[in-house]
Amino acid sequence: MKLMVIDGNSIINRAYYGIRPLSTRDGLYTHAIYGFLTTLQRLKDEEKPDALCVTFDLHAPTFRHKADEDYKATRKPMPEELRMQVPVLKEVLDDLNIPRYEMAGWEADDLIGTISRKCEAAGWDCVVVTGDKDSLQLITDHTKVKLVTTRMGQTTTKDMTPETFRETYGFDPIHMIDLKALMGDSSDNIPGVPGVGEKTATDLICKYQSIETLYAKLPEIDAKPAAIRKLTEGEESARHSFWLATIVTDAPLPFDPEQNRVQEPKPELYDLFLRLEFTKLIEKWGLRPAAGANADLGENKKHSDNFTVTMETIQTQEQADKSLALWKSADHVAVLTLPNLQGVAVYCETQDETALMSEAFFERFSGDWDAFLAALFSADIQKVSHNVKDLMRTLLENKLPADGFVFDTALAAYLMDSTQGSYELGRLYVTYYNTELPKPAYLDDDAFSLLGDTAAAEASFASHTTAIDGLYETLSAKLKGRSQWELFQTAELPLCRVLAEMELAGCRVDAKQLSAFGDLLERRTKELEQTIYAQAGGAFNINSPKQLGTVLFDQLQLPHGKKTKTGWSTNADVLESLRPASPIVADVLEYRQLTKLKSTYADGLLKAIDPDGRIRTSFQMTVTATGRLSSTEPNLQNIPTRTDLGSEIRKMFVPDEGNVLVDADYSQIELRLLAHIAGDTAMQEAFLSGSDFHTATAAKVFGVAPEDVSHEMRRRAKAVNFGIVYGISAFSLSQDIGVSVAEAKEYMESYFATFPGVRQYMERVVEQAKKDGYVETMFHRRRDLPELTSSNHNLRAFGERVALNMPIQGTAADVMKLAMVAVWKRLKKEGLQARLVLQVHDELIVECPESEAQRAAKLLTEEMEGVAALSVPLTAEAHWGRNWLEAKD
DNA sequence: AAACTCACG
DNA sequence: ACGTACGTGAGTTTC
Repeated sequence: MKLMVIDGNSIINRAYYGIRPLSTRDGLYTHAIYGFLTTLQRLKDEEKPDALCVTFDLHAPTFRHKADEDYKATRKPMPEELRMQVPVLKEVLDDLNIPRYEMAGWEADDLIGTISRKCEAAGWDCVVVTGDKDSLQLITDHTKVKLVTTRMGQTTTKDMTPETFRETYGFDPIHMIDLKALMGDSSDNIPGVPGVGEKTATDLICKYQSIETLYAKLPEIDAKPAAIRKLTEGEESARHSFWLATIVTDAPLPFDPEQNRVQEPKPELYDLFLRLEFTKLIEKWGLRPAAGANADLGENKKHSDNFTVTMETIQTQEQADKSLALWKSADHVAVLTLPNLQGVAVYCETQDETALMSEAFFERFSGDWDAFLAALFSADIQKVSHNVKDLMRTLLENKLPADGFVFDTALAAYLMDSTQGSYELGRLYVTYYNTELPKPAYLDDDAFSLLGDTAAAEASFASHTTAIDGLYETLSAKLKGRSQWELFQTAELPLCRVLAEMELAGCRVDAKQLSAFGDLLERRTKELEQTIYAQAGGAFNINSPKQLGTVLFDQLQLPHGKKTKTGWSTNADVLESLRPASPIVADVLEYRQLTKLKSTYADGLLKAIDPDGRIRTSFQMTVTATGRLSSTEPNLQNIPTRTDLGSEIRKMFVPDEGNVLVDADYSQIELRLLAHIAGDTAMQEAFLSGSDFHTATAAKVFGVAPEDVSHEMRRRAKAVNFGIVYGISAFSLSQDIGVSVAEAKEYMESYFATFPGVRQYMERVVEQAKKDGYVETMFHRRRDLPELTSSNHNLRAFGERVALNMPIQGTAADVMKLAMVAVWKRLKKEGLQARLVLQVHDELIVECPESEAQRAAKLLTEEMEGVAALSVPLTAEAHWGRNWLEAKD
C-alpha cells in the first residue's frame, strides 16, 4: 500500500510562480489552484497511490513549538494574489475528498514527517511530494521524496530514494540534518556555523557523517586551521541549528493511512469548477453537474442553467416564407450554420424559438434551399453570428450573398479580452453566464456521424444559436461601456467581409518555378550534408539540435554559449559567433537556411496550392494579444525577404496573366505612432523634416551631422529605435547590436536625452497601466495586464514591456484594419477589378489588371494615409510588378 | 506534446 | 539576485 502526502504550501507556491496569471471575470486569481490541480493529476498518474492527503502550514500567531524570537522572519510574506487562492484550494480539496492536515503551531514539514513515520509503522510506503529540500532527511527504505522543481514554467519531478540521495549527496539522507546544522539555511532562519558554506559542509559530512562524530574528532580532523577554528567557535550554533533543522516526526497528529484512501470527488466539485471557470478541467475529468443542482448565476434568466430551447423544424416553403417575413421585420436574428451549409438554425426573439432548417439533416426542407439561403443572407435580414468571417467565406464560395451581418460574438469577446486564446461559444457562455451549453454535436465534420443522435445535435445546435442572441445583448452593452463600439463597428466587423474575399481570392503561385527551386535546394543540401559529415567524422542528423550539439561541442570541442533547457543552444546567434572557430559552422548555418526554405516554403507552399494554382490562407482575427491579424494554413505573413536566397520565394508569388501585383506599405508606422502618442516634439520634427529617420536619430544620438552618420551608427540607432518600441533593456540592446551593456546604456541615455518625451511616455503608460490593469490603443483596443500586479519580478517586467509595446503595435494594427476597410470600399465604389489579396501587418497587396496599376497604387496610398490624422505624416508607398519581389519596389 | 529553431512585421 | 525586447506560425526532432 502506498500513501502520497503533498506539501500543499510548497506546491501551490510553485504553481503560483510558474504559471502566468489567470483570473475569473470577478477578479479571483486561479492560476495557482489550476497549476496545483494539474500537478496533482500528474502525480496521481505517475504514482498511482492508494491513499492521498495534503498538508498546509497554519500561521497561527499563538504557540510555536520552535519558539524562536523571529522564526521564519526572513521569509517573504505571501503575495495577496496567492493568499486569496489558498482558501479556495482547500475548498477544492474538500470537494475532491482529499484529506488535508494543518495544525496551529506546526509546520507542514513536521506534519509530513509525522505522517510518513505513521505510514511506515502501519506497514505502508510513503511518497512525500514537495519542493523543499529539507524533507530529504525523511527518506528511508519505505519513504521516498518526490522533489518538484519549476524551471521556465515547466514543472519536473525527481524521485529521491536512499540510493539516489546517496548518489547526489554522498551521504545518507538522515545526515541532511547535520549538513543543515553546519551550512545553515537562510530561508528557514537556521544560522549554521558562521563561515561554513555549502561546499565545506558537504565535504565534512561526507567524511564524518554526523556533527556528533565531527565534533568528537575535531582536534584531529583533516581541514584548514581556519575551518577548525570556525567549527570550534560555532559548536553551540551548530547544535542549536541541528535541533532547528530536525523535522518533527511525532507531532500529536491522529493519523491512519486507511482514512486517506483515494475517493471519487463530491458532486459539488462541478459547481466549484464552474465558478473558477475551469471548463477545461471539467471536460478533462468528465465532471457532471450535481443532480438537482441549481445554478442561480445567470445575469439573464433566459440564459441560466440548463435552459431549454424551444425549437421548430421548418420543412415547407410556406413555413419558410412566413419565417423570412418575420425575420425581416425583427430587429435581428441569431444564426448558425452546419458544415457546408447543410442546415441553419435561426433564433428570433419575436418568435421566441429557434427555427431549424436543413437540406439533408434533420427533417428535410422540401422547398428551394438555395433561394431560402439567399433570402436569409441578404441585406434584408439583420444577423448576429459567431465567427462571421468564416461564414461569409463559405457563403461567398457558394455564390450566395453575405450581407446584413450586424454582430459577431467571437469578435466581440476578443475585444473584451484579447488574451483569452479560445472564443468557442461554450466557453463564452461559461465566462459570461457561468452556465454550460450542451456539447456542440452539430459541429462534427463528419456529417453522417450525427445521424446516430439527431436529437442531441438538434438541441445543441439550437441552444448555441439561442446563446448567441443572449451574448449579443450582453457583449454589445459591455463594448459600449468600454468605448469599443466604434472600433467594433468600423474596423472589426466590416473587416470580416474584406478578409473573406481576400481568402477566397487567394494568391497565385508559380508551382513549376517553385518546385524547380525546391530541387535546387535539395541538390545543394545534399552536397552540404556530405561536407558536414566529413568534418564531423561521420553521419548524423544535422536537423537534430541534440545530435548537432554533440558533434559541435563534444566531438569538435567548440566553445559553447547559451544553454537551453535540454542542452547547449545551437541557434543561429550562437553559430554565428562560432563561425571563426571551425569551417563546419558556416556549412551548418547554410544547411539550416536551405532546409528551412525547402521544407517550410518550397514543399510547404507547394502542398498548399489549390487546383486553380492559387494559395488560400486563413486570416485569424481573434488570435493576437495586440490586435494584429495572423495567417495560417499556410502562413503567408512570413514569406522570406531578408536574404537573397529567401527572396527567390517571393518571385513565385505572381498575378494572373495580364495582371500585376501592387504592394503598398506604411513607412515606419510604429515609430511614427510612438512620436505621435508620446507627443515627443523632437521625434515629431525628425519625421516632419522628411529625412531618413534612423539616420536623423543617429545624428542626434551620436551628436554628429546627418551627413556624417556612418553605416554602423545608423544600424545602432535603428536597433535602439526598435528596442524602444519593444520595451527595451540595456542588456538586450547590447546583445542585439553587439556592444557592451555599458555602451548600450549610454546609447539609451543619449536617446532619452534626445527624445525626452519618449521617456516620459514610457513612465506614464506603465503607471497608468498599473492603475487600470490594462493598456489601450488610440482606438480603444484593450489588453488586460494582470502581470503588472504580480510579485514575480520577471512576470512584472514582462508586463511592463507589454504595456509599452501594445499601444504602439496595437494602434498600428487598428490603423491597418481601418485602411483595409477603406481600400475595400473604395475599390468597390470605383468599380475597379483590383482586389486585395494579402496583408502583412504594415503592407497590403492588391492584384489588378496592368491597366489599373497606377490607379490602384494611388488609391492604396491615399486610403492608407488617410485613416488617421497624426501629429506626424502617416506615409505609405506603393509599387507594382510581375511578382511580389518586384512589387516591393 | 513539448522543445527547438527560424521565417516574418 | 535575476533574466533579459514586442507580436506571430510551422517544420522537425524527441520524449
